[in-house]
Amino acid sequence: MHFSELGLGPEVLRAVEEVGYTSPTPIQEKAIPWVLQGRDVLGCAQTGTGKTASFTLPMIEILAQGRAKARMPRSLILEPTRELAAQVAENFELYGKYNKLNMALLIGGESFGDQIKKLERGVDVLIATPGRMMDLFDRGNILLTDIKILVIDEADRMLDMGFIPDIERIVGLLPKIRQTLFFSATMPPEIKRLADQFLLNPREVTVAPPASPAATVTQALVVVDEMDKRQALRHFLKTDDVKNAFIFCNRKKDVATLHQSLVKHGFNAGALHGDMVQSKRTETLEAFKTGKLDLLVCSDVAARGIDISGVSHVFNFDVPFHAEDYVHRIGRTGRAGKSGRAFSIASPDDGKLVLAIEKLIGKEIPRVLVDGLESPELEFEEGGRRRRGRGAAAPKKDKAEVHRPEPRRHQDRRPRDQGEDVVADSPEMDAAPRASAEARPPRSESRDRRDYREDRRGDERRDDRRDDRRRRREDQDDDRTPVIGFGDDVPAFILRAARPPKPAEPDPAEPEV
DNA sequence: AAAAAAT
Repeated sequence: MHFSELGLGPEVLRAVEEVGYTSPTPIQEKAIPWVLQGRDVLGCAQTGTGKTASFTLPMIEILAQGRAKARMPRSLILEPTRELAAQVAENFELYGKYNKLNMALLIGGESFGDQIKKLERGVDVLIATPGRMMDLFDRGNILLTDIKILVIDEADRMLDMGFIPDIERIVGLLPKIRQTLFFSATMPPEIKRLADQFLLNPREVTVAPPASPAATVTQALVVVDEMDKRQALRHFLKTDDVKNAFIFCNRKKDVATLHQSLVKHGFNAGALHGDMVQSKRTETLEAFKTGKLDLLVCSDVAARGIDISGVSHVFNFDVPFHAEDYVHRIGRTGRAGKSGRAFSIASPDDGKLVLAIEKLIGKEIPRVLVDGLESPELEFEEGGRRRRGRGAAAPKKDKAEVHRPEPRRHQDRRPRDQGEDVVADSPEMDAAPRASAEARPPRSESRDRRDYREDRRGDERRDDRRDDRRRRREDQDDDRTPVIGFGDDVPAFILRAARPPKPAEPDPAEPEV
C-alpha cells in the first residue's frame, strides 16, 4: 500500500514524501479514504499508531478548497493537553507545506493577542484545548458557524480530565451539518455515549494498539527506602547507558525538587509540569526533543501522546497511582520499533501499586538491586494487617556472575564532582572512601539525605529503624563498584541486561506519519 | 492520592 493510493492530492503527497514516508500505517490506510469522502469516523486508536496524520492529511486535502472568513474557522480540533495540541499543529505545518492553510493554536498560558489576531485574519484550522477555546468564544472572538470538520482527539483522556461538559458545550455550538472525527484509545460506555451523540452514521476504524510496551520495552524495578530513591536513580543514570530519558514523578513539587537535585549533581536535566509557565513548558520540551537536554523530569502531563523519537529510557521515580499510567509512561520509549528501557523505583509502601501494574501488564516486572542500597520488601496492606513479600530477591552470593562493569562512555558526561576533587557540596555518597559514620563531619552527609530531611522537617514520623539501617550502610566498606545485582527469579533479564532484547514482534516498523 | 485545563 502506498500513500498515493489513498486519494490524497499531489501537494500533500509531496509533503509526505519529503518527510520520508511511503506507506501509510493501518489507521491511516483505513481512515483517510473515509475522511476524504466526508464520512464521520469513529477511530479506536492510541497515539503511536499514526493517528494524527490519519486526520491531518485528509483535512489538509479537504480544506485546500475554499478560504476561511475572518473569525470563522472552517475546522476545529480539540486536544486534552497543550503539548498535544502543539504537536498536532506541527503536523499541519509539516504536511500542509504546499497547501496554504491558515492555522491557529488556541491554548492556555499564551497571550490572547496573537491568537485573536490570527482569528481575525481567518483560519482554516483551529487547534485548541477546551478551556482557552471557550474563553475566546465567550469573548466573541470566534464564530463557530462555519465549522465543517470537527475532530475530538483522545476522548477517553478528555473524560478522565473532566473536559466532557466543556466538549458537549462546544459541540452544541457547532453547526449540525458537519463532518466529525472522534478518536479514543478505549471505548468505555460514557465515551460510546458521546460518540453516538456527536457522530452521524460513522465508519468505525479500529486498529490494534501498537505492540504493547510490555513487549518492546525492557523493564525493571528496584525497591528502596523512600530517601534512597534519588541515589538509585542516579545510579541507573550513570550505569545504564542512558542517552536521554523521561523521569516521571507523581507530584509537581517533586518534579521541581528532583530536577534541582539532578542539576546540582551535574546532570543535564529539564523539568516539565502543568504549573509551569507555558513558554517554559514549550521551551523545555523543545530542548529535550532537539537533544539539548538529556533528561526531562516531568509529571503525567507528558505521560501520554508526547512523541519524541529515540528516547532510550523512562524512569518512574514514583510508581504511578494508576496502573494505566505506567503503560503510558513507559510507552514514551521503545517507539517505532526501537528498543527502550524502563526502570521503576518503588518504595516499600508501593506494594499495592506495583501489584496493580503487574496485573495489568500480565507479568512481573523483573526486580533489580542497586549495590550499596538496601532493598526492603514491598509491603501490602491487607485487612489492616501488613503482609510483606515480593520485593527483590536476595542478592546473589556470587557477585561476579551478575556483575556489570562500570560503563564507559558515560564517564565524560558524568558530573564533575566525582572523584578526589570532591567539594563541600559534593553529594555522591560513594564518591570517596571515608572513615566511619561517626567520624564524618556532618556536611559529607549525602545531599539527598539532607534534602530529604529538610523536606520532612517538622515531620515527627521519623523512623528510627531507618536511621539504624542508614548507619549500617554508611559503615559499610566504601570502595565497591556500583553494580546492579539481579534477583534469582529473573535470569533472562540478567542475560540480556547489557543489551536490550529485540521487541518480541519483529515490528514491521510501519513508519508513523 | 495527582495531574491535566481558563484567569
